[in-house]
Amino acid sequence: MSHPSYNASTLEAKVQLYWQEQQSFKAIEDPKQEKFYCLTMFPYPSGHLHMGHVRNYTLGDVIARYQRMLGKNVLQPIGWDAFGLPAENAALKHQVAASSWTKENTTHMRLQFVQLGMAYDWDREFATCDPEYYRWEQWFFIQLFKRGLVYKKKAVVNWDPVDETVLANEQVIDGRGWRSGALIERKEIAQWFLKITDYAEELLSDLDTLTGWPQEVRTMQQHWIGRSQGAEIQFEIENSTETVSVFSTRLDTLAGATYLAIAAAHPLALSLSKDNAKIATFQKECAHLKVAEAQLATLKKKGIFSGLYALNPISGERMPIWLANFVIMEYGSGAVMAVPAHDQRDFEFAHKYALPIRPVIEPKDGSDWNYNLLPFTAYGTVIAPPSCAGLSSEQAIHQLITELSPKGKVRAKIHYRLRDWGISRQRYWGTPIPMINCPKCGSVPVAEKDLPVVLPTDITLTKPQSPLNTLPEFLNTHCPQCQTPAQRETDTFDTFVESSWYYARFACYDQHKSMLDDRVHYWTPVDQYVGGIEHAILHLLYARFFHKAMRDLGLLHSNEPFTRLLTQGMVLKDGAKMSKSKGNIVDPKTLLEKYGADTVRLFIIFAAPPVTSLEWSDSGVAGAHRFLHRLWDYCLQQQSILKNMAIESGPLQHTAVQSKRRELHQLLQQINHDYERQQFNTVVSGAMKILNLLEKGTRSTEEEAENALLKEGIGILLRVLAPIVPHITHVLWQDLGYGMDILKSSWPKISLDALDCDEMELVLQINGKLRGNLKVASDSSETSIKEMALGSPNLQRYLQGQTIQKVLYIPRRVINIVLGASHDA
RNA sequence: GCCCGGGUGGCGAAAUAGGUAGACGCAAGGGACUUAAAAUCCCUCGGGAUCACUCCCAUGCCGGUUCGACUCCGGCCCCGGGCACCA
Repeated sequence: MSHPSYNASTLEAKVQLYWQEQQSFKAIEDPKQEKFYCLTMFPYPSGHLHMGHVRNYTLGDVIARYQRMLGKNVLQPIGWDAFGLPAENAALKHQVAASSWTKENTTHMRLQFVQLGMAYDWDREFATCDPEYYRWEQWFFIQLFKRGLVYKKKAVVNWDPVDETVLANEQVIDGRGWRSGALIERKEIAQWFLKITDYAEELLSDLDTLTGWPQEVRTMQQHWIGRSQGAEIQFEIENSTETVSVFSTRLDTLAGATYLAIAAAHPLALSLSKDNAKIATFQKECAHLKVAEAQLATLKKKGIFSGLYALNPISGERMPIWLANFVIMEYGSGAVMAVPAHDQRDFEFAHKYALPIRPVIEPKDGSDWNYNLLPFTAYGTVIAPPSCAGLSSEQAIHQLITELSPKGKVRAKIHYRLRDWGISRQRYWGTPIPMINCPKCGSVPVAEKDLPVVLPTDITLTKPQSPLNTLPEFLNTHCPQCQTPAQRETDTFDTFVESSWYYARFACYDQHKSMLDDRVHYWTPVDQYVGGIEHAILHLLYARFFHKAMRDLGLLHSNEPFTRLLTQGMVLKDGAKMSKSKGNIVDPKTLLEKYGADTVRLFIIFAAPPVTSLEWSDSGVAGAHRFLHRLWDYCLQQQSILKNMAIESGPLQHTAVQSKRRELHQLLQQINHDYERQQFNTVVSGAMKILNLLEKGTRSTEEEAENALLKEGIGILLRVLAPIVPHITHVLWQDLGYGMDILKSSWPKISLDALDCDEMELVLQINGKLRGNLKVASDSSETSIKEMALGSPNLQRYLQGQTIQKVLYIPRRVINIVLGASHDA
């Protein structure tokens, strides 16, 4: 009767060694087998795993292991998103090289992944800071450059005048640099951009094909791309040859435009500051705004008259041009036409500065509208200009385009909110942009034979600036076109560039002659991508863009990188995100030591559905551990019965055993369904219910039937739990004589015979309120069921003296008796 | 500010297609076993009324649709994610 007690740490180490020796998770291309590529967003190697990681990677691992047991050829790789700001900060703080800090972190985190029992193909591991990885990124960038998808333009950055460095948005706190405390300045510098907007239409329309993505992510991307149909309008400027270009979706309101608002940094505005101190001051104020839209949106709207007038293309009327702090150069043309009668923001601004309000649209129903009180922003009936009077807004837009485009004043245009992707970073720890600045030829790509442009790694940072600018051996080179001495680009790529194509490289990890090879056609697209909802827009949009660009270069064939997407919620403690400053961190390390990986995995899967945030609970972990103990003890108690038994059971005669087997297969059905819809928390509760069920004896006299059910039940239980708690189920599977390797077993099948039932229980309602239950034979007719319901003794006191209006029967569920309306009403 | 989510017992949650609200687990209380404790096992466990049978209330708030609403619609409150240089 005595068996070894459950000892997670020795057991798990043993199983992990087995997987390693068997190379259980090595993925090999096999065209005959259906593949399944499961990928969890690779981590930034920050030093150690936190609970968010544990949740994230456990979810991916559960899916990968489940698919493997379904018989798929599974690829689950892992790597490191190794470039980025934290390494530079650590390098500066601890006076170590960013490269060695990163390397140490990956070593530690790799070990933690192994301890968690992750089923990774470790042969494919790489870090984005490996020159062999980023050389192909540089190569790809050059291909994009050759295709005209790369260009250089000036763009604004957060400039710290004391540290003399560019700051990320998160490094600007209350308008000041986080280290220096200096008031930051908006500074324009030349930067490289990728023309993601060339793909805007496809990125938008292909969202419809991503049926395996959460609808919320698709909606967010759709709004981010923000396609709007409208018109570009040229406004002439009084006493000037220059014009101001403006985009508007509401051409029907053009006659009501009473002023123009332009960005403080608009070329027109810049020329004014020389002679006008007030304008110069206003521009200086605007120059301290952070480069973040959120700040702009919450800004108090301010403006200043430029002294210039534009001419309304319809009425010829003079419209003052104002500089406004809420208009930015980065968006559209940096200028908007203001129609205070028909736009909320224009209305508020007009009130503040006493600018005229001119209604040109009225409500369709002809009702009165007080335009001085509230703008009328809906489509309506047009009053002006005369050529459009009486038309609907929609018709007027059409009419004005026809009327004004021959004169060159207006043209129909589709505008996207999406902006081109600025990929230049004035940072050290990143992929060098493979360009050379030649005094004669300008910007020239590095010759492909000279790739990679290797980032120097033996560097100790002494100040918060990129050292690349001052490293002669990095900086000095020759122009690949004319051989003149020239200098390298010292900016590095945005780290989103690395994460935009790593999933494809995993398929071809050891290919040193090209970026990708034929294996990418086998493995991609990724069948299941797992990651945080915080990546819903930027990362996922950039990766989709790269995928399409790779396709257009013939590197792969599919249209989208990720077929199915699971976005998991955060791990919270005491209702807040775990963070050092809040002191509510739970360290996976101590938990692993105390309980083992299976317990941690079980708890984190059980505690909440994948997509919602997860509240951490120490006692919940203890409960998960208790369940594994119970499973272990129960299974080993049955060892002598099970060990020498055939798995298949004969037909069951005994009804008690039969109904228990029905419950077992109902639970299996629910578990399968929950695996498919990725609600793994209820997979765990289903498994708990199976154990509860098996533990409950039937008191049957048919020992043989009971034992057969036991064998079947435990077999099912171990396999449905295997993706979640792979170590303990591996050992029990072996010890109970089911087979050598549970990974190679097949997924349990539902027995339809077992589900058969000749009775069903219905709910009785009166006016929708629960009033009782009714057991009927499964094959009863609707009429007889209704008769039985009306005759049910429990209901008589409700039915007494009432008129029955109707009786509803919802098959297999509910009978609802609707009584007549009460007479005293 | 804008876009996208979420809100159910003391706690994490469940309710598959609009059909028994609270499965499964945690915590708590009571009991068994034990010299004792731990572990384990058994019972109770949304609120209120009632000796009880039962009944009423209850899924953030207000309103609507429906025979029936946690689920669908409208309005509001609160919390979270994103807003283009954190990753």
